[in-house]
Amino acid sequence: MLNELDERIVHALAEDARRSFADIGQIVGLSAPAVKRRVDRLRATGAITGFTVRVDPAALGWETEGFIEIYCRRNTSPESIKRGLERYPEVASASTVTGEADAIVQVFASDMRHFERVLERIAGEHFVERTKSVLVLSPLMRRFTSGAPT
Amino acid sequence: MLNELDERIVHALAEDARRSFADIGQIVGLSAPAVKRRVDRLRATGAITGFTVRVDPAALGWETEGFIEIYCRRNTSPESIKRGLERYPEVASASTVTGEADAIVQVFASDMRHFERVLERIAGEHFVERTKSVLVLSPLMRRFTSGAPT
DNA sequence: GGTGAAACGGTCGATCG
DNA sequence: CGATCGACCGTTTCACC
Repeated sequence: MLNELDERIVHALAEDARRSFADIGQIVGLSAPAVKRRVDRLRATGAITGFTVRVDPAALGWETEGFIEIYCRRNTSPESIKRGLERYPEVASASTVTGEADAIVQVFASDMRHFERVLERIAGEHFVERTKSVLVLSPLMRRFTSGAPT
Repeated sequence: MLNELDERIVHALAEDARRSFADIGQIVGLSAPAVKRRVDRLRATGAITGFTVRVDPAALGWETEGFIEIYCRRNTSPESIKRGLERYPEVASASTVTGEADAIVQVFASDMRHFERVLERIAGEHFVERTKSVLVLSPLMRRFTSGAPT
């Protein structure tokens, strides 16, 4: 849990993770070393797990985005799903979920053919029974990143 | 579109956006100024849209994550969905999609009660006809962030 | 938390492969 | 294109108040 100052620091970093500590200090009203101490502490406690780049998938040639719901065979552990999906560079995020499906996977592909190929390969994984997928029409918001780099 | 060197630079930044250009150069086999020139170019062309922080929602007190599928009333534009959802700090990402639902919204809440409150408020938005939601059990992967800060 | 100083990294132009 | 060098300046980082 964080106090208000920490939240404002995280917010400043969420907007631009390469801002200098002095800049952030100006925004939140602290000196640069004070900001650094707090950021160090936030990293040590695990509230901040790292810094990453924000990319435009289209500019990178990843024009097609979609979500694939995975229905697994019995007795599939989250770890094996993770291990199975990690080999796909097209997979941006994945979570196990409640409901009918077992996992939701976010995929970026260069085009529809590429997406279809990825879908077929994932559907062919030994732990996958069937899939259901939707395509993203337009991304409306994208606020921050959570979790650890994988 | 990028060549392989650019992709490796983006990958290095995706792992740690605060790495120095010299470090990245070591990884990809270039000098620091060469890396900087390429990163500058990637930003100029819009392939890289910024840098952001990677947070642990749990450490920030956001223990409950879920996806809400939104079924809209007729004639709802993506823009009005976006405007409607922007007011929720709990919404991390949102996209319009193909399929039965009109949009998929990723939500972080402090606990189940909080999630339920957000769900009810979103379900009560004038443009929302009904919703369907799933809870995230465990996040398996989280690779990068796309799009612009909102 | 702030201050000040030293070490480090970013940035630029010039020059060469 | 990229490497390397030198120079300048901002940033990070640390010991200390």
